[in-house]
Amino acid sequence: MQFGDRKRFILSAIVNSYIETGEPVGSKLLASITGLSISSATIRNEMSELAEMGFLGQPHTSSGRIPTQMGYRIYVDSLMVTYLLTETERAKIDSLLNIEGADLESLLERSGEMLASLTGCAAVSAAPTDESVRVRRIELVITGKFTLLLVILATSGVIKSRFYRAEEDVSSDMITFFSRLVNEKISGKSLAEITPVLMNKLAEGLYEYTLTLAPLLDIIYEEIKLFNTSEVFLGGETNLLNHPEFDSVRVLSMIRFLEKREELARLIVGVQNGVSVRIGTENGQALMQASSFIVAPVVFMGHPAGAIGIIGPTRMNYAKLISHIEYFSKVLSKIISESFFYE
Amino acid sequence: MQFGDRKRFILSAIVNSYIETGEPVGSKLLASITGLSISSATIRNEMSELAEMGFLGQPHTSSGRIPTQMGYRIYVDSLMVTYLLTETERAKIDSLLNIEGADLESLLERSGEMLASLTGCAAVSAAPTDESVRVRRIELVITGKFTLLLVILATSGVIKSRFYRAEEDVSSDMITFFSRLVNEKISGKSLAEITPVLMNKLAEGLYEYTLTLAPLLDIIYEEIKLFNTSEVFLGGETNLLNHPEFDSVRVLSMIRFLEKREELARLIVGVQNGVSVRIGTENGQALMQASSFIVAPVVFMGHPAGAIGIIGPTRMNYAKLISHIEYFSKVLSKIISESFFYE
DNA sequence: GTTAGCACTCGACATATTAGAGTGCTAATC
DNA sequence: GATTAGCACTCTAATATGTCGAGTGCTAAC
Repeated sequence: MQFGDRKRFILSAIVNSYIETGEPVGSKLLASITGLSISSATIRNEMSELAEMGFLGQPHTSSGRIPTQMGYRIYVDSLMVTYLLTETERAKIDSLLNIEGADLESLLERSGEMLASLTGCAAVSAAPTDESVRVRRIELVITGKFTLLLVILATSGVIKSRFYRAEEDVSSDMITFFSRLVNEKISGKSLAEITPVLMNKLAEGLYEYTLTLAPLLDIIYEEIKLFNTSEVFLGGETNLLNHPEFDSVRVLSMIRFLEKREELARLIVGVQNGVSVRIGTENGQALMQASSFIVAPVVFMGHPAGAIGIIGPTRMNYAKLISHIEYFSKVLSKIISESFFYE
Repeated sequence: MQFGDRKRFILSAIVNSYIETGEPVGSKLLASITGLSISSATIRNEMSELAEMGFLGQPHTSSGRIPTQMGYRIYVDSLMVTYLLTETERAKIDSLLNIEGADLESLLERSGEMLASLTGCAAVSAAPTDESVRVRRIELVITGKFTLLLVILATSGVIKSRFYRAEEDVSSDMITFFSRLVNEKISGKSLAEITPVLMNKLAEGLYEYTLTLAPLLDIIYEEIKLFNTSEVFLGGETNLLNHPEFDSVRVLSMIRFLEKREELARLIVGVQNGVSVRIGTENGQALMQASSFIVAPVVFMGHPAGAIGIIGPTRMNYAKLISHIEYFSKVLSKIISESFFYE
């Protein structure tokens, strides 16, 4: 049995029709909508062969055909025609992403929300867990007699802030001294270089002020370690309720699954260049069986700066969504490169 | 027709049973579960009177009774017995709220999430929109040759941060000068006092550095104005899917409604001392007809510091949830008072 | 290789049928 | 006068039965 042009055409037409209507596609319907002048009987024969080859399935014996996971796979890989964004669509994305003054994580989080509302799917976004991330700078801001605001900036554009409450009142001299010391030893260092040993050495350098500010060192260490645990954001989960193939029980269990950050992170991990599409069980998750996942990396001057993607039903408009996400990630990469270019 | 003790007892028993099982309550069942030795016929008579008085309704002619909105109201106001939290429950809340180093808004947001997971309802929380809020301090942190991080602290504990990218490189002298000037004129001022006129005066004082840093004044002004628009957080919306009385269409439309921040803010507005309960249409929203809303204020040294509450089906365990929220808000108020006590 | 024709399958939908829970009313009882 | 037993009545939920139509698979003819 060979996979000739006609089979490709028919399979492609079936997937297109099913994506559009959600109804299983029958041979008669197909004969009428395709330009091909072949009878429904011939199409039936072809369909039955496509089914045998594993590209089509049937919800029940006497219903039309729907694509299997394999069917979608071959469709995405070699059958569908690339969708070109219209000028309006590009403009829409440009305007959605017009977010100023945010740090990397907020930017990714809000982009995720935008992407979700744009696509009607759930969206995920993640900040990078990159070994090459370094601490850019540590700042301390006096906010009260006893309270400080600690701000740690990473070269990736991620920024962490935390309040700290000291036991005694803190003077600006103390802060200047502490700040200089800490930045001398830590700024520019990669996460791997910032070890407990280093922090201990720092503590020794504190002699005079040790009592009051020493706990800050622990907090700084903790926060820096957090740069390494990738932040993953989930947004627009409830959009999934709009897709008829997901009932509320299924949506709820999917959401509960996706809310586990580690699971979500595992999904995103290993995203390579360009847009990647994972269909159904390709995600390695029984729960995601009826869902597909489209992700694209966000790059920042050649380095990965995160990823952004969507989760929707396997019956999604792949061509359109892939183009959207591709452009989305491109714009986002550009914005990040412009905003977080420091030197 | 009078509202004697027996009627009160029966109504209360019906509400309790319905809250527990979700099934309409019939006279026989009621006769068997209440300790009262009265027959189902008597109960039927009482129920029919309670129905006439507007406290009970029937899904259909020959089914058991369920409480009406009025029924719930009187139950909450005078029938139910106050629930006392167990030691374990208190400890659970204490540990959930053990969040350190967060600013007020993050704290409220995360508390909302905790409350949602604790109660299985959707949770809302809001930072205060209080006319008495003042700007505590404005800090500028150099994060790169061209980039600054702007941090504005309010007396309420709210903190806003934003990146700023200058046209030319910024020196630390410039920042010191700018920072001193801005803080001299703005710190300690209330939002009402920070007018465009004031900002213009500030801009004049900038003479030397105007070109590079002038746009920052606009940004500062914008951000300060944001202190006045109350931030409202919504969390655990998807918990609503777990309640059988909400189908996914209804949940979706409720979520869409709640996602409109203004609508959500309107719900919370006017929360007074103590826990308040709004049942069904008391919320003034047709969409919330089948939902109840329990809110409690969060106070910070006598001033309102926000509010926190839940949204769930009208058929909720009022006694238990009210106690939980009451304690939750108490603990939260304490934490906030401790963390944001400055002077 | 393609096509018309036809029997067959199966879900979707509509229409009975039944069982059971619960009410409302009446008349007897305390 | 309040309470109760008894009973006819109502309505839902569950189950069974019937019908329609879309779609298939197969065969025989082109």
